[in-house]
Amino acid sequence: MSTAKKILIADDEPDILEILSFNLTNEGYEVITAKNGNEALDLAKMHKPDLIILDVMMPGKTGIEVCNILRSQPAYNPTLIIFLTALSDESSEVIGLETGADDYITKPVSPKVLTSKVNALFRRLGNEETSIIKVGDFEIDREKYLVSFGDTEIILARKEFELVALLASKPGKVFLRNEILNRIWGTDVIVGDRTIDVHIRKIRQKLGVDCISTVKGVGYKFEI
Amino acid sequence: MSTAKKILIADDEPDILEILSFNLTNEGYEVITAKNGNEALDLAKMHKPDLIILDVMMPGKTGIEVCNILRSQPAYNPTLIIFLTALSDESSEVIGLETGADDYITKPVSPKVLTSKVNALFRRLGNEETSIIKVGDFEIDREKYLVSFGDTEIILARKEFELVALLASKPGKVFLRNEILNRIWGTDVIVGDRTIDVHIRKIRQKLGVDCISTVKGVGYKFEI
DNA sequence: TATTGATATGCAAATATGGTGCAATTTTTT
DNA sequence: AAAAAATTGCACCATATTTGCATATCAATA
Repeated sequence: MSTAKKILIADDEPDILEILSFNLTNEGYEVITAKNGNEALDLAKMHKPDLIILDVMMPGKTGIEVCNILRSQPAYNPTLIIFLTALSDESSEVIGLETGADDYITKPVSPKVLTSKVNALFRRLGNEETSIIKVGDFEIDREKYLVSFGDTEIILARKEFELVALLASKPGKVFLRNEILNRIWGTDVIVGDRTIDVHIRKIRQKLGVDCISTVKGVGYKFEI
Repeated sequence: MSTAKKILIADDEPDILEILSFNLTNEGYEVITAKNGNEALDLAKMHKPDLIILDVMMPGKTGIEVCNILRSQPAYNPTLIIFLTALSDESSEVIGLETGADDYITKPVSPKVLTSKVNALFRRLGNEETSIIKVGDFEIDREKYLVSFGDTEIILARKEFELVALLASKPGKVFLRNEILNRIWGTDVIVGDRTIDVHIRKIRQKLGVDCISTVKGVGYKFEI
């Protein structure tokens, strides 16, 4: 194994922090804890954790706010985020599209569910690090910056490639325009609303096959 | 469906064993019973159950001891553990969770609580369905922005989708018109009162099946 | 049964949204 | 430095979505 994965946990209840921390440490992870949203942001910046577990309800900044801030900085693009949510919120928007989180866990937290989800996420990440995404006849190689469809290789510009790679990383998932902007352009750069469309158009042209579908009023998704 | 989940129950009171066993078998689980801690350990070794329900107070080895023993063996890492405890005492709960149990149930056992906790644990352990709402034959996938009924996929516009997702998030619950307005349109946008009706109509048209019922003078609810 | 308040429906208008071609700008390559 | 490629922006268009309105229907109740 390489060096242990770092996990940052943010929750205002010390008990929760302790239990989660205990269990994850036991699993061999390196755990850092934060008592509120702002502290979480600071510690994230300092430690660059691989995974951040955010309580949704926290004084100061909520987990959702923290997530939005992080997700708007491309530096945290590879960082995994899990929400901790009270059972009563389970059906709420938290789980919906807006978040950009990778998973959520409902309180009260079961150690088994926790570790299994954490492990599963890292497992998935591990697969991604092989850097080749395969969807149907498509093959997207992140390292070589190469997209191929069947035998033919397709040459994409950088932004185009990143866009395809993002969409294809979760085939079927709808990526909100906002999410796309944040994750590819970041918040410091301001680009017009049409920019995404134009890139999408170029990609569609180059790929030839229609595999990116528009969900009007929502975003785009990659599917075959 | 895949093969039924195996559940091992350990309790020294035959009545409890029978009640739990009856209810869980009814739910479609395969149930094994043990009369004490040592027997539980043996049977666990033999059957490799997916979930073990342990009474805390047992002659010989207590549930906590059994849990500790199991948790110290990596082979039982993926096994879920639930405690049965007579005391609704805080400290024992904490002990339970820190021991590595995934939930606890207080006696006297309500079959409903039991089955719902068991189901919830198995459900939450699965990773795929985090954002999928299932009601009868309906499946609503927030992430993929997709509603399907049986095999047929139904394409909904944004507001339509959000409306269905909201209603279906708590089947049977009546959502007040006000509540719907707030949660889907927000408080800043003002739309006429008929707007909701019209959307509901569209949804009914598209879904084909009548699963949204009107509660006159109150609101709407989703049910099958 | 008539009344009334509330919801459904068909039609149409208003609006938002994404696609498209073209051009300007920036970045990279030669 | 020049050329090429990539990125971004703009204006216009087509269309899907959302909303409103007038009228029909319905359910409850007096």
